[in-house]
Amino acid sequence: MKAALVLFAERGYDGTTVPMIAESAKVGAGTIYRYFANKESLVNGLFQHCVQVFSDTLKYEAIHSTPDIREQFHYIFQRLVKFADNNVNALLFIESHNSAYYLDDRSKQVFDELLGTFRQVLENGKKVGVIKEFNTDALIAIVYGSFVLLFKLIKSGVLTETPDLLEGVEESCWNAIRIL
Amino acid sequence: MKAALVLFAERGYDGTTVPMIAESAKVGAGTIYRYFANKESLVNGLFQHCVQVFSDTLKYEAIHSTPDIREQFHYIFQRLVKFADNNVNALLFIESHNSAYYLDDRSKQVFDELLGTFRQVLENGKKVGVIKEFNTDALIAIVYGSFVLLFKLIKSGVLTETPDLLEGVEESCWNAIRIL
Amino acid sequence: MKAALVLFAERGYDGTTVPMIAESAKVGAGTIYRYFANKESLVNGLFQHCVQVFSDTLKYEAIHSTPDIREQFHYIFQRLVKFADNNVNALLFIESHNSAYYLDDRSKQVFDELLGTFRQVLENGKKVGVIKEFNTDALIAIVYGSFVLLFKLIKSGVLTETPDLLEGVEESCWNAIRIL
Amino acid sequence: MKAALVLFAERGYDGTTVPMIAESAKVGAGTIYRYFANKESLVNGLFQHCVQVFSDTLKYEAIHSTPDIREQFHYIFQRLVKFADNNVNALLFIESHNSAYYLDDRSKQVFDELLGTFRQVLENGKKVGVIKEFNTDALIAIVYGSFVLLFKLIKSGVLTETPDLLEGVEESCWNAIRIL
DNA sequence: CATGAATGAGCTTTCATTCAT
DNA sequence: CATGAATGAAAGCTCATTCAT
Repeated sequence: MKAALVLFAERGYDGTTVPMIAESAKVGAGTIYRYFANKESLVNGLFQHCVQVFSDTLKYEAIHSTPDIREQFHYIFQRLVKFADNNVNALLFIESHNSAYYLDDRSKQVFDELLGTFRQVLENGKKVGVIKEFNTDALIAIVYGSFVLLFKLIKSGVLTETPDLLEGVEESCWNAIRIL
Repeated sequence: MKAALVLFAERGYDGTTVPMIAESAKVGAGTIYRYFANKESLVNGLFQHCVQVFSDTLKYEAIHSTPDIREQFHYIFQRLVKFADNNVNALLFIESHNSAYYLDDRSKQVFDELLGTFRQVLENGKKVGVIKEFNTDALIAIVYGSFVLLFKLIKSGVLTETPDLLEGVEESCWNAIRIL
Repeated sequence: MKAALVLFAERGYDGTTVPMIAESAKVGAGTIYRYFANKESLVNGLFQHCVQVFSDTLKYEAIHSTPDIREQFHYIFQRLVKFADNNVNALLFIESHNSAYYLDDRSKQVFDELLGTFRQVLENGKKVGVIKEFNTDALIAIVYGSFVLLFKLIKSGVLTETPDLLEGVEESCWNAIRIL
Repeated sequence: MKAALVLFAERGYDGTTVPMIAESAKVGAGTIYRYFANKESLVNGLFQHCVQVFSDTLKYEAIHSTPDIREQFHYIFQRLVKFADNNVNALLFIESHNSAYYLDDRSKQVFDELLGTFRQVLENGKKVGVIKEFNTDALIAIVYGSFVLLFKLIKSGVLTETPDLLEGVEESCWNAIRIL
């Protein structure tokens, strides 16, 4: 799955062949079929796993350790960064595959749940009157879209990940969605 | 090329077959090869064309009709929206294919020039002291990342494009990059 | 037909495309189909034409102007050389295509007639007691096989055609088939 | 390779399709590509193999067991016959493909080495004063050309291979190149 | 009468998948 | 349980042939 993730993230599902994955994983091509019914099962399994890890990373109790929404946002952003740091490929794989024709219902559902988590955080912020009253999905687009492209650029070497960079982006995202 | 664009945007390069394109374009599969040496030539030609149209759309003289940077940002955002409205598929195609393994040097160069245009606008804003001093590519990530995901969600039906929505996102993006 | 001959001789029937012939002949591909029903008609027509020219070249009355069989052989060899000189490609085309799967009955018949001419000359020689009593087709293999390979080597540049060379080969061929 | 040899010998390279070879070899078409990168690799590999077998067949120590050049010629001719008997298709395949556009450098080189062996034998005969002083390649054309056409006719059924036939052709070839 | 754009059958080649080892 | 050789369906691509111009 690790090998598949890297390849899917870099070359896409259809651009990755099973023998490629096998070679990269240093197993025989047939071995893959002992764990997954077919290539589609593999992407779906992998997708669901990645989304799960993403969800788990976000579910950080400490978020609620403070009543300050800005600080909560900081915690969440920190978790996003943590996930991206440890799983850039997973992040990009999820982003580039989340509406693919080969995803099954379970994958779509799991992804929707992840979106739900995002939405919840923002809606809560709105309720408390710190985040501006605006279409939640649009707010997600702003924060998550920025975040994904940021790490795409970091991965490709255009940008270098530094505390200053991350802090700056976090501040920008916050300014984008907060009430001014 | 229109047929190829839609399919590439929706299924990716490797997920799109030449017969699919041919059928969608209502021509014989062989006909495609009278205009493109091979499938790779087709994506590259298409990519370059889309980037060109994008560049052209951005080159809007009116931008400089006002000294007000906020208003300039508005014009630019408006142009982005115009391009997205007329060419959603082109926008998403560019975003999902811009670092693909099958792009040739010309494609990469053309895309870099587009990035250059983006950078220029932001750097200018910084010079005038309205946009915050921050890594230009990071600022691009924020605005362009937001913008792309916004239209991805609009295209998928999650969001509905309305003047209010666009205005809100524009305001958010502006708040993200301006000096507060 | 000239263009087709060169290409067929050099690349074979299946290795030559109709557009290749058209380009080499500086006509449109469609034009060829105004003169030949299809590619197969073209090879067959060409083959028959070449064999005809070959036959005509051999039918040299002067052959019978002398009762001396060695001299007659000289005349025939001279005619072979004449044909090869003026139509190397035709010679090689005939040799490499004479038992091809796409030749029609007429082509086979015409080629058999050419063989008949060869046989007649040799049988006559045997009757007069100058050429050795041996399977006629074997004698043809010896003289014609030598001759064809000779010109193949000349065409490819391995050998250079000179009066001495031709005289020597003629003498050798004569020694091969005459009664010693 | 056996299946390919027969088909290439009978229909030529371009007239033979990979599925034809696969069917004849009773394997799947894809299987061929596990052993050869492509069709061109296949012809080249086959060509080199055939030439190798031919070379090996000629390298018969017994040749030097007698100082008599006529007897040596007999041995060589015998080896040619042996090769032709066991590999008619290889003989004809080599002859009809030896200057084809799809042969790579290695193939050309290997074939040149075979020619070198032929040349050596004849040059040696000249040195000893038994074979006539004449362009070596022309002598090859005579003997080898005769030989190839002989077996082409045998294969096609025009001639029947008998000891008498072979003996007669050998004698004729000898007479063609010896000093009279 | 000449043309060459268009076509689709069929070629070369790839690759997800199977299965004997 | 792991493997990778074998497979054939389907991909990318070519080219003989047609036909509107």
